[in-house]
This record gives sequence, structure tokens and C-alpha cells, in this order.
Amino acid sequence: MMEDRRLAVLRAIVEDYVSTEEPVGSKALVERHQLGVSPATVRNDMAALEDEGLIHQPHTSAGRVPTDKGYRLFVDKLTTLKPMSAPEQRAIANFLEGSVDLDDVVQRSVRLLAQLTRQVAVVQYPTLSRSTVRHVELVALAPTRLLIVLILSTGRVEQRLADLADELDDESLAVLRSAVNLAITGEIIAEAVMALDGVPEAVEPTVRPAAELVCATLAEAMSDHRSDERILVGGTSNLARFGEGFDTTLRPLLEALEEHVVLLKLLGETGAAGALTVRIGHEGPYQELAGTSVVATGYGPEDQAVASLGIVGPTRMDYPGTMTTVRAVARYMSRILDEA
Amino acid sequence: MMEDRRLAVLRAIVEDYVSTEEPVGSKALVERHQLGVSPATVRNDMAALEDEGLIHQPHTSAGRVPTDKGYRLFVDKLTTLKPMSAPEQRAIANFLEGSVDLDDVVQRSVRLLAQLTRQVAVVQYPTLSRSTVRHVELVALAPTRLLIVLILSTGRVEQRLADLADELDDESLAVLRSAVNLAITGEIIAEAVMALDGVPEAVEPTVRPAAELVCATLAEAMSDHRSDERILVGGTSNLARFGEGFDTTLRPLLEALEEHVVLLKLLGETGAAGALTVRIGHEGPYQELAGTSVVATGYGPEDQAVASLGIVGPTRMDYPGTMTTVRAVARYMSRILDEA
DNA sequence: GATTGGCACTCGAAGTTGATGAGTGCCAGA
DNA sequence: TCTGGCACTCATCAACTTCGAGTGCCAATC
Repeated sequence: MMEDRRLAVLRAIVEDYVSTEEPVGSKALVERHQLGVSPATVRNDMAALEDEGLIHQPHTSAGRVPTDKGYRLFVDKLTTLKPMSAPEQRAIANFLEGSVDLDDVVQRSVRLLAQLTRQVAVVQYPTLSRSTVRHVELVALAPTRLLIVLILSTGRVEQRLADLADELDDESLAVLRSAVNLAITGEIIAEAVMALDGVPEAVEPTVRPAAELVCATLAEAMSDHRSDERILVGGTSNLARFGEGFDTTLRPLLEALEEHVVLLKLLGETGAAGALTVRIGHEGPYQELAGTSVVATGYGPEDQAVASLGIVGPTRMDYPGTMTTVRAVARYMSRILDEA
Repeated sequence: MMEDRRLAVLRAIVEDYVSTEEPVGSKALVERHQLGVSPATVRNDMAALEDEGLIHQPHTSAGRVPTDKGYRLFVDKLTTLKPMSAPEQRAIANFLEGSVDLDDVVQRSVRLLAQLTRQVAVVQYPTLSRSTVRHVELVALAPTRLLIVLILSTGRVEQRLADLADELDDESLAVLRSAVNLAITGEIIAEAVMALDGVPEAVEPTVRPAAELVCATLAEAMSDHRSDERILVGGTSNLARFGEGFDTTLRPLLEALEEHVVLLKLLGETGAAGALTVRIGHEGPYQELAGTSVVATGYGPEDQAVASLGIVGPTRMDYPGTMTTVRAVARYMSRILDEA
């Protein structure tokens, strides 16, 4: 009973602080919410909440502000995700529907996410490692120069150049092409890499050197982690709403946003598709990101979570709304990838 | 004679203001530069410069600050571009040398440009319209589903899906493939689009519907202006050095950086490769970019300027240094593209 | 035992004042 | 044409004050 009210007070503090951006005092609280008790009572509750480390006062005679721990409790216990309204859902669907290729889907998603949440949006390209090989194409650009094109199920295309030691006639090229495709088309990346090993031995000795080069190049392309690191960031201008605290907050954040590696780590903590991950304030190893939270989730065809997307924003953010939006966009993206 | 000294004063004001970020007064000026005259004389010169609208004082009893017009004069008349030092040149060469594909080149260039100039760097991907077709590949993903891959001389790869009305056997596919490649391989985009018109008529009637679809898709991909709009932005964290003036300066700038269209317009004003374009302050139509300057130039294989790159920074910037760097990076990028 | 009203207290925010000094414009003399 | 001198302006900064929101605690009340 009394405990319930305390949580109600915490919730009220979080909500008020998020919307007003100012420390909230006991008086303002009872005025804005129907708590049915007097300011003095609320003060007692606040004192208790402060003892538990859930809220904090910046200085002696100011209102209270939620701590990271307070937000955590709020997110874990006090947040219910309402489904989005039908018009909103339709807006998302419409916006993503028109996409033509993978780049386009990712670009649109970032914009959408940034606009809806008014935060910085981050979308990771579908990871290589969990997709399958759709096709490999070999093109002779010159007698000893080969263009290798690797097409993946996610719509991603990787290309590599290879310089052969000897000339390769068209027929041998066709043989090699079909050998490679036979071996790995349809395979998941991890298995395709292994399947490539057998290819050189399966072709005639004359083609073998070329086959070895092609397979090595392909294997390298498939295990190349750089390609796993592709990420798109958008809505940076929403950072302007961060208020002041420029050098202390914004600069490291901008740097982190450019350091895609850090972003990937953040997104990487995501679990299965459908599960929302929320990192609040200094939770996690990145002290330069204190003061910011990350809301992320996985997405992918058939909910396989081949990649992640999410937003980065100030700790003081509208968690329920943001979480709902992130989840919704991830779902629609997964659906789009399903169709492709 | 007197005119010469005035220009020397202007140059000194620009240089001092750029390095100190503070309005510069007559006394400080004679101390830091060997002008050989007294502060009083400098004051007279300053008054004259102010009458000409080249400098400006924020408030009575403060030092002077160059106006946009002042910077313009400085850049046009008082700037000499020194070649870069050998170690710097080598650093650039080394950094760009290791690139493997087009994406990589562009990414490295942005980083390099941002680091060297400590400004926000912008690099446009090589434009479709001035590159040539290297190869077209057709892949049957399913009996009626065709993946069309368009490979351009700049290393760019465009892909499209096409759903056929009827099944297409392998042989017809091969015929179509070679017909298309015969028609447009090696052609410049603009001509390739036209050359495609004749292809459907050149093949057997049975293949014609498929040919029409493929050609239409290719033509669309080649004239798709969205692909011309690809741009990479980097070094946003350098914005932190903008000092204050947050909401008035930074927000619109961040927005502009996301509005790639605006950036493209800015870069688009670039002339031939090798010619540096400098837009200062409110020059040009973008009033939201008052307070910022753009230094850009074209680049491309054989100095054909297939695209542009440059930096965006505060009006108060080190123009000579920045211009030198931008030009150097553009040259090295052109060279890399030449080799590929 | 929980709740409430009252009251003294704290302390940041905002405004006021005055000293400081960098910088100016102008003028008379070299 | 340049220079030194002088009176004047005005932003900046520090010290000081006022103001008020908000607190903690306590005795009274339900």
C-alpha cells in the first residue's frame, strides 16, 4: 500500500522530469498528479526513495531527479508498452513500403526512427554471418583480371577484384563459376566458407590455380568483419535538444557516433529479435556515454535477428514511447526483409 | 604603399582572429606582427577597412572581426597555397593506399579529410552519369525471377530485381546477357541508356518481353537520381569546436548535414577538377548556413570531376591550410580511381 | 502508525553595483 | 602621412543582495 504509493511517486517524478526537464518538487507533483495525499507525505516518500538511491537532488534546495537506478526501475517495473495507434502503424508501413533495395530500406528506417523518436537513430545493416549465399558471379574484365560478385540473401552485394597468374578462357570460367555456385549457393555463410575448401580439388588441374584464388578471395570476403560493421546513423540534429552541457556531453557522444565500433558493441548486446534492450546511463563499459541511454532491438527475416537497430538519447527520455516505436519499426523492417 | 599596408593589416586580423577566436585590437596586432607602424596608424587603417565593409566590430570598444567580405578578399587576394610537406603527402598516400573497394576509398577519404582539417568532411560518391558500364550480369534466382547487376567503371554496383511474366531458359538468358553487354559495355551512362532501346529488337521474339523488362529496369537504374545523391559525412564531432551559439548555429548546420540534398547543391557548385570552390558565410542561397564556409573541389579519374568532396566549417577557419588539404586529398583520390 | 500543516532553513538563480581594462575616435604636432 | 596623447565607451567579472522554491523536522491529527 504505502510501497505502491512510493512507486507511483517515482513514476510521477520520472514522467514530470522527462516532460519539463526540470527537477520536480513535492508541491508541483501533487498539483500535476492525482496522488490524493499532501506534499508533506510526498516529501517523506521522496526521502525514502532517495535512501534507496532511486532519486537524487542536485543541490540541497532543489527538486528531485531520477537516478539511473530510478530509470531502470521505471523501465523494468512501471512501463507498459501500449501498441501503436492504427494511423501510426499505417504511417510506418507506408513509409517503408516504397523501398526498392536494401540500402533504401535501411536509409528509410533510420529516417523514420529518428523522426518518430526525435532521437539519434542507428540501424545496422544485416550481418553477413547469418545470411545465405544467393549467387556468385565471375566476370572477366580482362584476360587475367576477374571481378567476383557475391550476392547474399539479405540483398547485400560484395565485390572483389582478383588478378590471375594465367589467362583463363571463357569455358574454364564457366566451369569454375558453376562449380563455385554448386558448392555454396543456398548455404549459410559459415558453412559456405567451409564448403569452398573442396572446390579447387573438384575442378580440372588447369583451372585449379584460378579456383584457389577465387575461393580464397570469396572466403576472405565472407569472413571480412569490416563488412559486418556497416551502420547508418541519422537524426543527429536531434542532439540539439540535449540542452547545454555541450563539451561534457555532446562531444564524446558525437565521437562515439562516429566510432561505429562502439555503436556496434552497444547494438550487439541485443538478444533475440523482439526483445528490447535498454541501457541506461553509465550501465555498461562506456563512461563517455554517461547521461545517455540506448534503446535497441534485433530484427531480421523470420525474426532471426540478423542485425540490430535502435536509438541513442539522453537518459531523460520518454522510455515507453521510444520503446514502442523502436519495436514497431523493427517489426516492420523484419517484415520487409521477409518479403524480399 | 598605404594600400598595401591596409591589406597587410587585414591579413593580420584574419590570421589572428582565426587562431585566437577573439576580436583583435590595434595594440595586440602591432605586437604580434612586424608591421613597423604604431597602433594609432593601424587604427586609422582599421577605420578605412571598416568603411569598405571588410571588418566589423561586434560592439564599440571591442576589437575587429573580419566580415564575410573580408574573408573573401583574404581568400582571393591574400592566400597562396603552399604545397604540402613531403611527410604529409606520404601520410595521405599511405592512408588511402590500402583501400580495397570503392566504399573503402570513400570512407577513408572522409576520415582523412576530417582529421587533417579538423572540420566536417563531405565526400560525394562518384556520380553515375559520367562513369561507364563495365559489365551487366543477369542471374536467374528463380524461373521467373531475375537479378540484374550493373557494374560501373567507378567500382559502383547497382542491383535490381525483376519479375518476369514467363519462364526464361538458361540459353535465352545467355543470349540476352550477351546482347545487353554487347550493347552497353564500355559506354558512358548517358549513351548506354539510349543504346538499350535497340536491344529488344535485336533478340528473338520469344526473348523480347524479358529483354524489354531488363532494359527498362537497367535504364531506370542508370537514370535513377537517387543513386547520384550518395554522400558520406564525417568528423561531425569537430562541430564541438564551434564554441557556443548552439541553437542559432549548430542545429541548422546539423540539419543541413543530414539534408544531403543541400550538401549536394553545395558540392555541385564545384567547377572542373583541380579548381577549388570556396563559399563563405551567407554567400549563396542558404541562409541557415550563415556563419559557415564550404571548401570543395571536384575529383575523379583523369581529372574528369565525376564527383566532389570538401569540408564544411566555421567562417572563421584556416583557409590556406584547409584549401591545401582539400586539394591534396582530392588529387590522391583521383589517382586511386585512376588505378582501379 | 500514517498523514498533515507549520516553520525555520538552505541555497541556487537572477539582478545590482562598481571596478577594471581593452579598445576606440579624434586631434594636434612632428 | 604618421604618431602620441587623451577622453570616452562598454563588455566582463566579482562581490553582494534579494527572492523563492524546496527541504527536513516536529507536533498535532486522523
